[in-house]
Amino acid sequence: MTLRDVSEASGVSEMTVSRVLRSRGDVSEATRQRVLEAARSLGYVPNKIAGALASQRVNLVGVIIPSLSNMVFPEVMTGISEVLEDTGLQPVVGVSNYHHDREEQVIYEMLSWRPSGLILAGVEHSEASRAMLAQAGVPIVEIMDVDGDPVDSAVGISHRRAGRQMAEAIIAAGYRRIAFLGTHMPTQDTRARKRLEGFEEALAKAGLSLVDREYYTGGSSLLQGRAMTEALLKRSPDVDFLYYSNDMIGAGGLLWCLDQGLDVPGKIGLAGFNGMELLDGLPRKLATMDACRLEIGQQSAEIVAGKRPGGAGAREVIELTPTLDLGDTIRK
Amino acid sequence: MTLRDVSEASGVSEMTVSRVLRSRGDVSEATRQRVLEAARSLGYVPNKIAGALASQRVNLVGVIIPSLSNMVFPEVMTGISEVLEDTGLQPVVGVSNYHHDREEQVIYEMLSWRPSGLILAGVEHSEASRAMLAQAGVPIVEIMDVDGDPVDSAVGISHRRAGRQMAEAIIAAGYRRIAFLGTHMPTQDTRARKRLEGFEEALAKAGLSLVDREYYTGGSSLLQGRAMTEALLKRSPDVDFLYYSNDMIGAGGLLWCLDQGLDVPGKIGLAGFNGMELLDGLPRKLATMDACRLEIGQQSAEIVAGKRPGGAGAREVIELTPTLDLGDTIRK
DNA sequence: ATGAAAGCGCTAACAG
DNA sequence: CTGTTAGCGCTTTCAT
Repeated sequence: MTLRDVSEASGVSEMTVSRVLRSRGDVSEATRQRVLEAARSLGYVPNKIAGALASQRVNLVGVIIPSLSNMVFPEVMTGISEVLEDTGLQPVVGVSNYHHDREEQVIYEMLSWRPSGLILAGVEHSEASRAMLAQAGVPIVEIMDVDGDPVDSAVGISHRRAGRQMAEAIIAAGYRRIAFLGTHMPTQDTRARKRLEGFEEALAKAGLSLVDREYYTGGSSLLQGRAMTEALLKRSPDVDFLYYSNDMIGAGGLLWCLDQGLDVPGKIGLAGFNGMELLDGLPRKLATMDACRLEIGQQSAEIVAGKRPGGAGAREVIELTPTLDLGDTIRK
Repeated sequence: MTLRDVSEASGVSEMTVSRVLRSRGDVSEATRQRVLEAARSLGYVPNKIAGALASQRVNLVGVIIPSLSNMVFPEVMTGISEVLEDTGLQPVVGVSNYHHDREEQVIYEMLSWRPSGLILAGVEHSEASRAMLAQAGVPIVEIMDVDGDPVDSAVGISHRRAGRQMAEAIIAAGYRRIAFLGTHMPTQDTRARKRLEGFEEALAKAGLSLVDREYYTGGSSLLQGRAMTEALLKRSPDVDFLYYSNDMIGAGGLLWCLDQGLDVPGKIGLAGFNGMELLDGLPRKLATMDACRLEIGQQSAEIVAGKRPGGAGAREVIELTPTLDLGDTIRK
């Protein structure tokens, strides 16, 4: 089923059919109807591959994220879709599973479809990836994180600063024996690592250091959070604050503490990261810091779509400011 | 940057370059290296648009789901990716937001890229969608639900049967004054509706009917579940069982009941749907029914990839059997 | 307002 | 093992 079939069925040249189907140029209403009717009755679906090859234009924007199960990314996607909606551009999702090698493959795969732009999480990529991105000739937007050296544009928060800020709030609230619980992903989950770095930096400035730490691998879950918290508190019962690398394990830890009848936030405080509204209905609200996910999605899409003040192709690095929420788990 | 550039840089014909880059046919190791080197140093990324047009082959599989934030779908995606991994096929995600109109657009958009197959949630689609799917000439797999009339293949569970089975378990446990709490999506969330239909059918068979019901619109969350539960129990304090259309609002309801000090599952029982392991660390385990999400993803991908016994293009309808888990919220 | 010709960058099919 | 020749189905550009 090709344009030619529609052309024959409607008795008009392929060119005119093409014009009707793309609503380009002047076509008399009569032929327009005739063509539309023919296309509809044949069930014609245009071949974008041929169209893209001929026009050298592809209405796709690649979006590369580490994981779909992280909850963080769906919200970013929402922001992206929202903005792309009325630009004629379509997002296409790729998943890297937190692996730079995998990410490199996905970037290669995506660029081979010659998209109109690429949005990808993080500013750390393999050498080869950076080279491809730099060569791509389309807008590249690195999102989530601005602590680094973006290839082109970037929209995100400073995770180092976020970690620092949380540490300052915790210290200000009077906690002193602070422990960390989080992902064990030395290179992959760089953003969690940067938060921890900023956190420890601020502790050091106050003459403190982490009293204990507990790492895990694999997905985050309430159960994981409970288990880690139990392990850590058994080992270091005198800890007075638990800083988690994300809200999910933080919430698990919170539930465990409440089960144990611990005095939260009096004797022990807790904090996570992300501002996952999903967890809002729990018995207590976990202290957290929102990562501006929706806004990151929106602004990155605007850059790709050339909707920003500077116009298309203008390089931009946008640092957003996360909001700290003390919830019910840090003394006020 | 085209094949031609690599051809010139390496002094070999375009055809040979093409062969090297696709590892097709015999090429001497010497030229192979020369070509690879040239391609690498130029930073050449093949143009799949041209390749696909020439070869009439596209290694993409469209996956159309209602929402990314539903938690249910990431797990399906995991199953799909897992299986497609070593087939050379790549999933491409599209989101319909539970709207048939939007779904129709996404189907059209996807088919216009001539993918190797399509996997989509549900068996209810617009007339135009069904027509396009029927015409597509590639494997189409409708997933999640088998209560209906699939266009081609299907993999899922019977939601009607699932609802029935849950009702039977609840009745068997001795609950009699049963209420329903769930999404108000008359046409869109058909699967929730079918579960409710099956549920009421089984109640009727036992001479019972729903004592009350509470609907909501918008996303599912713990907070939503709490609010609905409070509203319903204020209105009908004598209810002894709460059947929720999904685990998220069910968990919210459970937390509310526990806060109120209600005797769960003695005086009042609760059940949800989905088997969301995410919620596993809550104080009590909600009764639920797992929807075989991972397996649905895997099997649908196998069909698209032509990996099933019947070989490629064989139509199949696979009904999986969900597992009932009474958790801690149905008396035993 | 409509049509004809010439590719877009690659690969299938065949020759050597 | 390597090269040549034709397209793939559409859009661009230029006529008419």
